[in-house]
Amino acid sequence: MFNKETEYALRSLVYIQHQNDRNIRPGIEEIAKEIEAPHAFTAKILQRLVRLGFVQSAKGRGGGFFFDPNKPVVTLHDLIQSTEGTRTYEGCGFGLKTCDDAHPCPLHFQYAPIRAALQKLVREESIQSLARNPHSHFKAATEK
Amino acid sequence: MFNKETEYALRSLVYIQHQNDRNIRPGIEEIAKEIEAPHAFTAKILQRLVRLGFVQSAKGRGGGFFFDPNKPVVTLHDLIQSTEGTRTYEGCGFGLKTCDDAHPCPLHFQYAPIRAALQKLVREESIQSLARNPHSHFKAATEK
DNA sequence: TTATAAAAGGACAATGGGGTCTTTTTATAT
DNA sequence: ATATAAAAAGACCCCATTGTCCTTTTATAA
Ligand code: FES
Ligand code: FES
Repeated sequence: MFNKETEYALRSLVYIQHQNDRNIRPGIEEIAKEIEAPHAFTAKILQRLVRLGFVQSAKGRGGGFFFDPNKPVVTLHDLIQSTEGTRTYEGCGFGLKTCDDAHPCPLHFQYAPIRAALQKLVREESIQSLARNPHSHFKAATEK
Repeated sequence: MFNKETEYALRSLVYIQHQNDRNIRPGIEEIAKEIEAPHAFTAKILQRLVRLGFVQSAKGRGGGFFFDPNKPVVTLHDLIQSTEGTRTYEGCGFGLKTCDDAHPCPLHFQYAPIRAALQKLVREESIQSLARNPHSHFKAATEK
């Protein structure tokens, strides 16, 4: 569904929150290994996310990544907006400039409800809700 | 939702079928202009689709693109498979190698039904069904 | 106060997506 | 047969994505 950067960002942040909930602040090497992502690239991505304020980091011995519990949760929409953009779940499936019930493309009436469900998903779910989802084991092997 | 190549391919083919239904075999210049796509790139894409047998072409004076009515319809899934691949609507939204109710990622139970709806859409709709959709005007302006 | 562990930063590189342009081939109208 | 109209083919280009690697900064532990 999403591009590599978004996937790595998603998995990284969920892993960080998951570990934070166990009082651990994981470092880059640990994160990259656990989420099965290239560590240098993951470092680049997290560096950006820290700059954006989505997550915090501590340098030096005993450092690592962590969330400030006083900050609002990071929704998937927030994250995706900052990486690949929301084109995937906003805008016309046919590529038209405007999407409008009054000027529908041939896909409109079938596609619009699905797109709306996607939008609801990314706006309602957050790094925190995913990290605390009791019905999941995210430490599965990751794709090629 | 889809990448440029898929969008241009989609719009081109729907336009060709639409014109064919009016006994017209449009050429590249006309197609590219109507669907608001770069004509040289559109030519490349259609060239590939002809090689793949999705659509036919006639060279020389009075030539153009057309569908063989005796061939089976081209589903969106067929088309997408031949361009960007089906990663967008198949596979795990979190990027895991396998998607499985028994080993769900944190997105699985919310994402799987939406993905299933997308799969149904691309498998049931075809260039022909879209071209003959009475509730649409695809000749709207197209995105940036 | 010095060694060490960790993140930050920056330069570089491979690949694919998204395109342009020119030449070649093929068919048709005259 | 020849001029013309059209698609096919191939060389090339730019830039975003997806990375790697090396140096620098910062914090802590001993
Ligand atoms: S106009 Fe295309 S999805 Fe609405
Ligand atoms: S395991 Fe991720 S969507 Fe099914």
